[in-house]
Amino acid sequence: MKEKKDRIQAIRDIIRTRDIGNQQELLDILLQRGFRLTQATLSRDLKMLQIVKMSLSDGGYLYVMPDVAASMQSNLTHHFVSPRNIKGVQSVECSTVLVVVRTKPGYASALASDIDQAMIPEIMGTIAGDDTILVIPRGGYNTNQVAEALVKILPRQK
Amino acid sequence: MKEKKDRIQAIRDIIRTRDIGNQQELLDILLQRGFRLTQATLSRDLKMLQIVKMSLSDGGYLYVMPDVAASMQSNLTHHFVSPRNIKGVQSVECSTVLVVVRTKPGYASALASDIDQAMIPEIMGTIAGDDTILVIPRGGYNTNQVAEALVKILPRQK
DNA sequence: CGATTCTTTGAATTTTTTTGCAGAAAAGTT
DNA sequence: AACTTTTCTGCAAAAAAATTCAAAGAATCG
Repeated sequence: MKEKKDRIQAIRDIIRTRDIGNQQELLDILLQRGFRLTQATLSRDLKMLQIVKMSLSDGGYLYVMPDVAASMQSNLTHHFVSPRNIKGVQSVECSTVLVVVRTKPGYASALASDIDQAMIPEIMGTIAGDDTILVIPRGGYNTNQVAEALVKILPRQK
Repeated sequence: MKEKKDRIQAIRDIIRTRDIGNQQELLDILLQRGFRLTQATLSRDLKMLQIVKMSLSDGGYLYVMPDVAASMQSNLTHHFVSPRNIKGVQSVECSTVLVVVRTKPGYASALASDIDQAMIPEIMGTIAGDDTILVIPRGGYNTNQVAEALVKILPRQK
């Protein structure tokens, strides 16, 4: 069923590139682009895509992907966490869902091991390369909480 | 007005700790706890709190904070990017939050190194195994943008 | 205090979204 | 092909959520 796949893709595109405040608006655009569907189907599509309706500060509403919603959420969230003077650590950076720790070459796996040993509740696990550690937050914690916890336990430079 | 502040806090708590599928459910709990309000007010409160209604895989809906929505976003949606004829690369695939590059055995770490060297703004970092590279998008960029940037800089097969 | 302004709220809608159901279309089987 | 099963969709109704409007409650200011 090609029609549906195309439609789903189109919905993604439209949601990403335009401000959609309710399903009717989106429906109109889709109809205009030649898709044939009703609002009922659209509701089901949006549900399947896990698109959410978020309130805007200006009073309106906006349909967005969850990760966009999170990034729009009152942006108090800093992206870089000061690594202070932690041995081997170059930087700690948070994306929406993951924390990336950059280390000096060769340090990553040792540090990752330290992190794992610490059994931090916020951290589900780590994956280490040569100079990069990927830290996966445990469900319920956001990347900033993880970064805070991380910075606390990492060995300091003396 | 203290009443409102308390209520807002209570809503936060309830949303965090229980599964709320619609406003009536939440309203009932609030009434039970002694708050006096109607659905109209609740709608306004939820709007102000930027709480979103998200679809669950089991068919139901759930009111959650945006960051929780993002962390719940299922990664079933894999968009495949044609790797053209890039040396050693078997495939480049995007999930919602990560890009996975599959390579011929042994190529991964060299390629990951190339990627890191390129200092692509869209890319926060990479982690390489033997035949797989995990690419983490920097905040603000989506996986498709990363994949596009990647394909551009990767060495082509001659 | 009294007048004025701003905020909050409920009742009653209106608007928007979801869903039960049945039929149509596609995919899978024999 | 003929039959079965699964997926998809529209229609209409139900359910859920947002908003209009009027009024009650605070806050501000002279």
